Amino acid sequence: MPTTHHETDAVPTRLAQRATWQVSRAYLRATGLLNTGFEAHGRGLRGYHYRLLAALDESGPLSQAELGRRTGIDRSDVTAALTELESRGLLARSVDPEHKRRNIVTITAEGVAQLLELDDVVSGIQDEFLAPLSAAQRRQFLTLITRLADGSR
Amino acid sequence: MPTTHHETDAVPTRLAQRATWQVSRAYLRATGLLNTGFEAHGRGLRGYHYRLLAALDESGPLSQAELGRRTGIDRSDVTAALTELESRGLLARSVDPEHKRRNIVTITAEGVAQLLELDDVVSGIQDEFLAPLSAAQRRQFLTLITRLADGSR
DNA sequence: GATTCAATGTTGGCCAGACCAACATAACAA
DNA sequence: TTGTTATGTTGGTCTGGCCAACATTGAATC
Repeated sequence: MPTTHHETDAVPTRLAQRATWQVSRAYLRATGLLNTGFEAHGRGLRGYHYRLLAALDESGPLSQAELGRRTGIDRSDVTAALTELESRGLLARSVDPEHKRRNIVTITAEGVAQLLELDDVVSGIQDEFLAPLSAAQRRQFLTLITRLADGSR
Repeated sequence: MPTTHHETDAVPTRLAQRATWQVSRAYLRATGLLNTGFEAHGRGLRGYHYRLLAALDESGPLSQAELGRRTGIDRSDVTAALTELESRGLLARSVDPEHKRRNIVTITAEGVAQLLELDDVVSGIQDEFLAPLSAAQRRQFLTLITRLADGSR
């Protein structure tokens, strides 16, 4: 709504036709929705935290490095996000006895509960984000965008 | 022996199925390609600069505020980017005589030449980005992603 | 066994891109 | 006139991703 009326024809066609331009706008809209959603119902947690909790819930205890690999988060950012989550009691870190340089990260019951809450938020945001598309189009889109994200050639 | 499963199943399905997650990954890949492309052949210019030059070339002289609206760039960022472009002689700013608070921005011949160079770079990147898709799929994708970017409901 | 090599967690920084708040000025509306 | 809106500018903030360096540890190589 912060847009003006006859802006649609004002966007340079050179940009409007570029897939990367539209992807970046879509990304912007998606993160905007996610940010406001997390802000309203996320108790101050953000994308990073959700990803980490989801990985832990699905795969069981993992090392920090493994967590980073699975969620696409850099090791250094994993450290910071985990510290935040740990301070909230949503997960626990313990040294791997057979691998003393490694931390084993385990999600707690509170963490699971929090994750389920966030799941609802994120699901709702998917619906909002995909609202312009029909169910068939959504499936189509997910297939295409995944291939593009992978970059598999 | 560190479990040598195939790591393809390592990404949490909770994330893999979310459109916003794949959009964000695709955006990451796109900006990565754009960054390396601009770094190699962009003479230090970036996305902001390309957008502004493209808008000027297509629409003729514009005010800074109009430029911002058409390219989706905030007024303050427009100012900074224009200063950079002006210092390179790619455009000129002049005060609108009938509207002294307004600057009229005009692209120069050098600006057009530079834009054409960048056009090639950006076009090449589109091909690279869209490589995983067939021609028909690319058209399909552009339609869908544009609708999602617009958020028109 | 000793010596390289790779992996891990942590700290501290950087960057792009998008935003926002405030301000002075100018144009316009009432 | 006064009040409101638009413009350009400055100077920030925030998020997400990234990188470099370091100490430590396990593994590999000789």
